[in-house]
Amino acid sequence: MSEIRKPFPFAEFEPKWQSRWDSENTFRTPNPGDVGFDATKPKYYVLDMFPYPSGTGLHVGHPEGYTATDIVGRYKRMNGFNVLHPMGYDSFGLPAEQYAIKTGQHPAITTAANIENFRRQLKSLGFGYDWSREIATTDPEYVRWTQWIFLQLYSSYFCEEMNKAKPVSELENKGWSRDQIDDVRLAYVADTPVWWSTDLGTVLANEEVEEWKSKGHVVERRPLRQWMLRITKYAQRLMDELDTLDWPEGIKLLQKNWIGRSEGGEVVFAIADKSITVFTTRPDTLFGATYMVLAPEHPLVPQITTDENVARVEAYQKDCASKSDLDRGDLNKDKSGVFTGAFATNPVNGAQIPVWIADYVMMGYGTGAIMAVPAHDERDFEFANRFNLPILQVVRPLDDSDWQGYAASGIAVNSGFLDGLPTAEAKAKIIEWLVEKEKGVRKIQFKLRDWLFSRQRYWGEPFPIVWKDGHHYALSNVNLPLLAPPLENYKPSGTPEPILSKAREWVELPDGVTRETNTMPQWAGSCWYYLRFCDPENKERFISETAERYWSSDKPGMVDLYVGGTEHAVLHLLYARFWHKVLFDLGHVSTPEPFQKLVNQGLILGEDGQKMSKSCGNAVNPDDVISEYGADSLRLYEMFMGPLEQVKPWQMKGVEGVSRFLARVWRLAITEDGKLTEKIKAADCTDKELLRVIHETIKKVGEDIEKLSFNTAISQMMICTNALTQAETVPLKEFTQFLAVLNPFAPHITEEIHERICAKFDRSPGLLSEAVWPDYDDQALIRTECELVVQVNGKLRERIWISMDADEETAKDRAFASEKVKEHADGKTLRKVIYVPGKIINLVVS
RNA sequence: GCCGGGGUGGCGGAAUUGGUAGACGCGCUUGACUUAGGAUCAAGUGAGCUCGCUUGUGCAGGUUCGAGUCCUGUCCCCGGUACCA
Repeated sequence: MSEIRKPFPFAEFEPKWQSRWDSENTFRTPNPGDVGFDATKPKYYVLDMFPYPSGTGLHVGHPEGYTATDIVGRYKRMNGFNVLHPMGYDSFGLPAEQYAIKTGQHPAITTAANIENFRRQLKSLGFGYDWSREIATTDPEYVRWTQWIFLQLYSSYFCEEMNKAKPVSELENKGWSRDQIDDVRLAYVADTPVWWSTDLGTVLANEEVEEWKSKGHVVERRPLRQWMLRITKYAQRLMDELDTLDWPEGIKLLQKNWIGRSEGGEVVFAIADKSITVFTTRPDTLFGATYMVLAPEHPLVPQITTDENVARVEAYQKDCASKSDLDRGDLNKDKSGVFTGAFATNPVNGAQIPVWIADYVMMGYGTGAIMAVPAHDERDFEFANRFNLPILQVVRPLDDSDWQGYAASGIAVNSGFLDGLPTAEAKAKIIEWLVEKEKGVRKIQFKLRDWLFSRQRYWGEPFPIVWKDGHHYALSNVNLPLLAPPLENYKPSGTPEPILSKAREWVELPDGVTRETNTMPQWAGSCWYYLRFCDPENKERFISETAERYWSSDKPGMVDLYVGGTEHAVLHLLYARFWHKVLFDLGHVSTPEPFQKLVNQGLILGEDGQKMSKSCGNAVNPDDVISEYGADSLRLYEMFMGPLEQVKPWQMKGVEGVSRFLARVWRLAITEDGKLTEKIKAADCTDKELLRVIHETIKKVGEDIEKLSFNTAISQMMICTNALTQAETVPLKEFTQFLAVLNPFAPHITEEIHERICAKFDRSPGLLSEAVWPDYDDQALIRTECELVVQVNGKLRERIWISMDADEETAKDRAFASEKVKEHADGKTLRKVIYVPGKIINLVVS
């Protein structure tokens, strides 16, 4: 391969600066009590979503967010902040284990190798991380505290009165029994229908199901005994406290929808000697309930089904179970169902209404049963029409809409004592009535389910739990971390029996005590890593109180800026908030939220506008870009592509563009044979226009970084470079300021030029990365003259140079002096003059 | 269907208390330097034509001296989500 001449020798100086930052600990961040800690500095915590160290290494999406936070971190440092900007690895989890199975190597080995590769790649990008804080979720010392936090959940319950978690020891003191306490722990064991995947060999959380299905794995419903986390107790707080966060509205909404709060009521219907409760958001339509539907798997179904209907009901149930989620595709929306033969009594009017089962009612939501009001619910309406069930109007629309299937608010009709009431009032009144008659209650229903927390896999944190005589017990802290035993074969066995159960010696302890063999999901580690970064070496606590307080905000969220992809909207970001709130309730952290400001970087597409993937052949490897154009070019390009949050396609030509820009900056200072150009002069700058551009650049770049508007900041620096290129001389002082402004974006080249300049001009060669962000001079920004646009009747006719402080009269006279203006205005009457000094004068004539 | 985001040159994108549309970069054109140019420097580059004007920010209206920006209606694209009672 022929040697390509590089426009500037990045291959030489980039590694040089990287190792210098390393050896000098340039980006080490002191904690309170550390050498070099300065209590007068404000803190700033800027965090990336740490990567899962895959076998394929970084893709270009990683450097996008990482460069953005690096720029902000470096900028804040230069502005006098004590910046915490750490990096680590989310190294447990199913993909790591699958990769290990594929390569035939133990996941510990592949994970270590992958981490090493990620670290090399991250360092080659010149990120200013405090590498002394690097953590991996698989580190035994990290596992210790992940397990410790789990035990915090295990030994807590949710106190409804105080709306917060409290230690279960309080209940013990009150004399609660062992079983009673086990029923309220935030971490508990339950038999529930769960999502099980045979080929993955584990169960999955609701939130994860779609992702794995889309990768082609088969996931099915199955009742299993599992560890759950009682996140539902936090539903309301998780919802309400979103409002205190500076997050994209879209993400907040996604979480709100996932939590899915519905206000309504529960109504009890009698069926013969049994009763069944339904949840409804429209208790005001109770008079219109003409039938009832149970989920096919509802436990009451066998008890109420009449003999002559048993065969059909059972057939339907079977049908539903078999097609439960494979065939129940998106298109299959046709209503189906069968009559059970049973009748329920409508508590409000005693009406006998038929009880059906149908798969449009889900066992997993509400009570698994509904009262059907076909007149005012689209689904019930469709079902009633399909099976010729009565449709009774009980709401009069406010407009002239058809009442049939009208689901919005209106006025109650055909509803006895509710008649004439608007929906809101009718709801309140009927609930009052139901409560009085003990036939129902007001109820707030959430869509959010408790978090299925156990996995049957090998590559995860074991539960710090042992069993004896059917009871679970927490390991004491001295026994942490509890690490998984070495296993020869950790391939999925096809049964829900956890892999760890194969390690008999590890599982079976003396006196009939056995270990819990489930492991935690990958989310466990990522739920609290931002806390560990604050105090990663601590042996005594998961984070010291001093460090925790120091790195917390006076705002609700601890981390000042959190940047990452949108794919974690309802997974990691919800789970981490939940754990944080538990730790907050228990007094372990001092803020109610983990992440104050959240920004989602947009996906980078391939050059063809498609999602990057190996199979499409449109993937870009950062290593290749770095070896061809250098890390600074890659960083700069990713920031120049467009707004951080936007989806945008990769263009190799664009990398060349920013590389050319950096080459221009290089040539301002360095000649072809590596010497300093003669153009740089130490004398004061006399070129006012050049000064103005430079100070405008200092101002705009600073403002743009604060706004995370990196593309426009780079654009301004390009303008500045063009001005410097065209200038007679390059003023040393201002050029150094310019290098400081460019430094957070392109740290290597700016350090290199800076060092060479310092050598030539006998200046102290401190690191540019440790420079102070330059101040701009307001005076230098002032323009005395400007170009004024002259419009006649709103159309641009002329531009004139005029003093900034010219008054309207002067501007008007100057405008009318123009031939072009005369041409359009002569012979007409001037009706109005609109003058915006410095911008525009519009002459309205007719 | 619902929710969210977005439609601006050949391309990525600038510009919103309403005030020069297309900054900056890519690509393209021309010129200079050169043995050479996939380097560099300089100039140009929305479209149309009668070369000074007309037109131009998805589409159709409206408000205004003036609209990419505000209002009404409408179409399209992307992302999320889907029988949640």
